[in-house]
Amino acid sequence: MNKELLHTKLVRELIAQIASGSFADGARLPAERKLCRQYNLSRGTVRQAFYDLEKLGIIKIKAGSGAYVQKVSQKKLPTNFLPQDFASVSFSDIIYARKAIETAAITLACERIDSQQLLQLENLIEKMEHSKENLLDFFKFDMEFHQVIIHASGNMPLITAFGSIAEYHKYSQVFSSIHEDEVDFAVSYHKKMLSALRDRDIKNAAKAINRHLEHTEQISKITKQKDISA
Amino acid sequence: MNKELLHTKLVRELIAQIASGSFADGARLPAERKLCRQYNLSRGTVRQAFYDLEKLGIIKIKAGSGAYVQKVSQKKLPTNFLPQDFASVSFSDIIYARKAIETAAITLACERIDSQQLLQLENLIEKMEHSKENLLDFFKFDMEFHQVIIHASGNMPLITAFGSIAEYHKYSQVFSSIHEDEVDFAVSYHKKMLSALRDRDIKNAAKAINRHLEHTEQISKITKQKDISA
DNA sequence: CCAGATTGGTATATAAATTATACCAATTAT
DNA sequence: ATAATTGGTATAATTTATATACCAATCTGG
Repeated sequence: MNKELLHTKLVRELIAQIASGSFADGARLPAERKLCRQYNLSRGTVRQAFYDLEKLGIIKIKAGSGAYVQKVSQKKLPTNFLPQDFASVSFSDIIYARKAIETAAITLACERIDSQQLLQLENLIEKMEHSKENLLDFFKFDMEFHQVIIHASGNMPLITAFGSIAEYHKYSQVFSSIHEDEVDFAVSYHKKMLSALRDRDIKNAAKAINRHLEHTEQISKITKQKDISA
Repeated sequence: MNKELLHTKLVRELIAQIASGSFADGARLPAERKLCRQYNLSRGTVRQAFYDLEKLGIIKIKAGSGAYVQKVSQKKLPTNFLPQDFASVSFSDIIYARKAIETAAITLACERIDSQQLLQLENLIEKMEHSKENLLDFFKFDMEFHQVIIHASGNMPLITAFGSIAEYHKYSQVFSSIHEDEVDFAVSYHKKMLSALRDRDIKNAAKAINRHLEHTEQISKITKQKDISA
């Protein structure tokens, strides 16, 4: 039984946030003292996490100024900072699992989603449309959209299951470049999901989320081929 | 960010094992020193876990002899020893999520399962047939069966997702009595799953696992009605 | 440009959790 | 009956994490 060191947890959390677009390359992380309040940790622990992140080459600390994100993508991270068995996980595996869980979730969400959550989805689509140039933001809003749907299902085991998969998904972003082509298609799929949820139309909601995920997988394959041929 | 105390982790682990049938009422838990080796913990930590379990009324410690399992079912456990948000989880929620994940998993398993895993399933069915009188054992073999299928899918995110749900499932056993009626039906469903996996027959494999889970849910509803009317 | 606020760097005392040993008394096994 | 095993107890050392305090570099607003 391994002790989960707090600063290691924080390292993982921050890597996930960086990978999922909360902080772009060159951006400054929140100040140490701010993270202390945010995560209820002492400063020593936060500093230990920062030290690890700098050793990993993920941030560069400047005294008196702050901690700045370096390029994270394509870095090889030690396994103890990665989700379990991350090496053996392909992007297709993640999409396959997401399809299973999210289809089940959106089916329930069609019956249970409330007007406030529908509004959230609407706002997120708007934000996505305004983030076509900032793909990191776009990705972040996309994930939030899916999180809202999962939570609207009201099914705790599904929520937990999705959480564990989202962990893999976030980290996979660290290793794959962002795909510009995805944006317009993705927005249209999300609009379809939203209107299907409004209409309580299970079939179309499921269809939309599956197509969206399949499209995401296709794009990633194309991107990888580019990487290989380059 | 909360520190996960090691002895609390062990308490959870042991409750899950008891609930999922590894130790029956009256059975003796492994000796403290044995658990130390098994989980790589110091004796002080194991003893702390034992102390918590005794306070919870789950075990009774006899000096010089051992720790003996008391009746666990229907006990109300403090939330810090339960999976996250366990209170808001119904058995139906768990079954719904399991259907989503296990259907996806058995579909992959039909293509990927190897002869050794098929043999494991065969042996587990045999064990189930010999455990009709010992429902705790039966439940344990049932879960092992499903674990083999999930692992045969070779999809790590699905494996992880199932793990998080299994946690809920194990604990739900603590609160519901075991259902004798389930046994014969369950065996037949598992046989159908095995033969479908052998034939690489995705449709029938999926059908069998869904019917099995639906049946499990039905039984639990009946059991609860009995509880209410009693 | 300057003054005050903010930021990372450093040191230290403290508390909590965990490990590692050792020995005892009760129970169990041979 | 004797040896092995088991839980009970005590203690010292180590590892983690918290809580403060103060410094120097940097940033910010007037």
